[in-house]
Order: sequence, then C-alpha cells, then structure tokens
Amino acid sequence: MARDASKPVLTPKMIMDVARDLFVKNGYQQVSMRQIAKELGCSHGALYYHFQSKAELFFALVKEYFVLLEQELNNVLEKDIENLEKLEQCMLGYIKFGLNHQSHYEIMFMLKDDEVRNFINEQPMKVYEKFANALYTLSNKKLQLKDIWSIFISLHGFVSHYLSHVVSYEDIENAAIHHVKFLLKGVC
Amino acid sequence: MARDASKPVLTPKMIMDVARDLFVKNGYQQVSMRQIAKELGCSHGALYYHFQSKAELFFALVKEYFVLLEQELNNVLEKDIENLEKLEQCMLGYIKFGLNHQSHYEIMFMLKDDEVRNFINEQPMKVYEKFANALYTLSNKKLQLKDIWSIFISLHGFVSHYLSHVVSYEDIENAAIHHVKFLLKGVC
DNA sequence: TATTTATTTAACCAGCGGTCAATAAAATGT
DNA sequence: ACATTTTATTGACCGCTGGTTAAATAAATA
Repeated sequence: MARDASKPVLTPKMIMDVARDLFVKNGYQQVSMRQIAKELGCSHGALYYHFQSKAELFFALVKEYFVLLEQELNNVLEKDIENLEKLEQCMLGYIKFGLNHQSHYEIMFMLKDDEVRNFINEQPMKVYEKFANALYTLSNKKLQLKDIWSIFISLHGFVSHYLSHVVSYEDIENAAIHHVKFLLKGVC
Repeated sequence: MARDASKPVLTPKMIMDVARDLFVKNGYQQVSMRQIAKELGCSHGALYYHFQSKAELFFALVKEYFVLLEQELNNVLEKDIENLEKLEQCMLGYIKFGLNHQSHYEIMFMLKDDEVRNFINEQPMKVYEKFANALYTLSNKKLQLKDIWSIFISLHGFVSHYLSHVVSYEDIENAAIHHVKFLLKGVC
C-alpha cells in the first residue's frame, strides 16, 4: 500500500498544526514523530518527507511565533494615543499575546529543553530588546533598564501563571490591567 | 551472585539522596532509574525493592520540598529583624528556593500535567496563602490582596525566567534583590 | 538449619529517531 | 488514451534507551 486518496494530502501546514498542539501540551522531548503521525492519521515516515528531522519541524514552528509577536507589538506602537497609555498597552499587549496564543508562548519562552534552546537562541532576547526600547522611549527615558527588566519578568510571571488555567485573555483582563498598573505604580 | 557485604545496605534515604541530586541536575525526564542505580553502585532492579516506580520515588522528593519551602519561609519569619526587611527576605527567599531547587520548583508550580497535578493537589495554593498572609501582616496591612497577588506572580516570573538559564541563586542574586525592591517600590 | 529480607541479573516490552525500498497516485508528455 | 515520470506515502527495520518484573541467590536472622 501507499497513498490513500480518501485522506487529504499531507501538507507541511497540517503537520505543523498538529505538532504545535502536541509540543505545547507535552513539551519537545515528550512528543514523538510517531505521536504526531498518529494524530494526523499518517505514517511517521511521511513526516520525514516534509521535514528533515523532528528538530527542524519544531524550529519551523518557533520562527512563526516570533514574527507574530513582533507584529502585535508594532500594532500597538503605531497607534495614535498618549505615550503613557501606549506604554500600558504594550504591557497589556504582551499578556494578551501570551494568553491568546498560549501554545505559541510556551514554546517561545517556557520550554526548557536544551536541544530546543539551541534552536531558539537569542530570539527571546530580541523580543525583550524591542520591548525594552519601546518602554524606555515611551516613558520619556524615566524608566531605568533594570526596572524594565523587572517589568518584563513580571509580565512573564503573569502569563505563565495563567497559562492553561484560563481560556483566553478576556477571562482575566481585569487582573491583567491591575497587574500592569501595579507594575507602573512606583515608576511613572 | 547477589548481595555484596562490603557495601552498605541500600536504604530509601540513600536512594533519595542520589535521586534528588540527579533530578535537580537533569530534570525528571532526563534521569533514568539505571542512572540512579549506577550512581549508587547498585543494580537498577534494587531500586524497585524500595520504591514501586520512578514516579513514586520522585513524588517522595517533591513532598519534601513543599515542607522545605514552608520551613524556609518560617525561618525568615522568625528572624529578629525589622518588618520591612523581613518582607524583603520573604520575597527573596521565595526566589532563592526556586532557583536552588529548580527541577522541584518546576514540578511544584509549573507542571500542567494532569497526573502530576493530582498528586500535588492544592499545595501550591497553601504556599501562596501562607506567603500572602505573611506579606499582609508584615506590611502592617498596607498591602492590598490584589497587590500581593501581583507580587507573587512577579516573583514566580523571575524564578521561571531564570530556571535552567542559571546554575544557582547566587548567579543572579543582584538581579533578584533589584526585582524585590522594584516590586516594593510603589507600595511600602 | 530454615526462613525472611535484600539484591543481582537477565530478560521483556514499549517506545524512540531515523532510514529506506517498495509502491500507489498524480502529473506530465506523447 | 496510454506510457512515463515525479511525488507522496507506507511499513518494515536498525540501534538504542528505559521502566518494570521475575527468577535466582546471598546475607541476616531466628
């Protein structure tokens, strides 16, 4: 036997959609190519036609997410509102991204696996730098770099706590707003 | 062949001591029963005489760690220092615990896995309540509950960010101290 | 000496990442 | 319409790791 015409043709996108879910639910090491294949209803060999290795498949996913987050940050920065509000919205936007793309967020910032880290590399830091830059400018340089780092980590804490405990950003919007205001209380 | 009288008898404690080290260094998934046995100089089969499974051995350790965290909090609370400093040390102590017992922290507060969660139960919330209570009292009731929650989440953010990026608490002590001071800036 | 306790050894089994020849379906050429 | 080529897919296989178990056996105990 070989191809079965009753099933849709396997595409990289289909594989990535399934892999994304599994990696997020179980982590990189705990997901096997065989599991992914099973979920897709195809053989694991087929995956190797579309991706050279498990690592390559994983990396393809991670790249997507970083682009998406950068876009969302840009959206806020281009808005025509006051700086202080923009600042708040940057922070809220980070939480919103995290909780509305939970699967993405976990892979980008929370998976600890060594092999995975080598792939992801300096990308989280690039996000941070963009974020830090925005905050620094928007605060009229009143925010110190150290404080920005504390803010970033604290936003990460919020997201990572509510991950999987909550369906979407809207569920905890009030808590998020309070958290952001709390973080800005002493500094602006 | 069977027992070798020149070696000390294997005890649960000996196993746990070695397992603890390995789990801390490499994480749950990355440690095998065979590794633990090798380190102990015994056969891997012997471990199953003392523990039913790898999971049981691990959970025995995790339980210890909830006790340990509570003890460390108590240690701070019993110190003879000013309330504000005590407050800071509670927060610092939390970070310290997290980074000096990284793989356990992950299990205690970060793993979403259902099987694990059932074992761990409501213990993280108990920790939080104790923590919240301490902060509330130490601040002379100036800290609001919502703010305490933001602080807790922000400390968690710090720990979870540096997890596996760092060998021990000492590596980032300065950043930790700054973070704590930052969080208290607006409220005390 | 007989029994209980602790330990070793070897095997079992399931799963992994990855490879590859075989093959069926689809696309293409004629 | 048919033949050929290309593309996509399968499933068997390799070497390996690792949790778990059962039989054998040594040491301690009574």
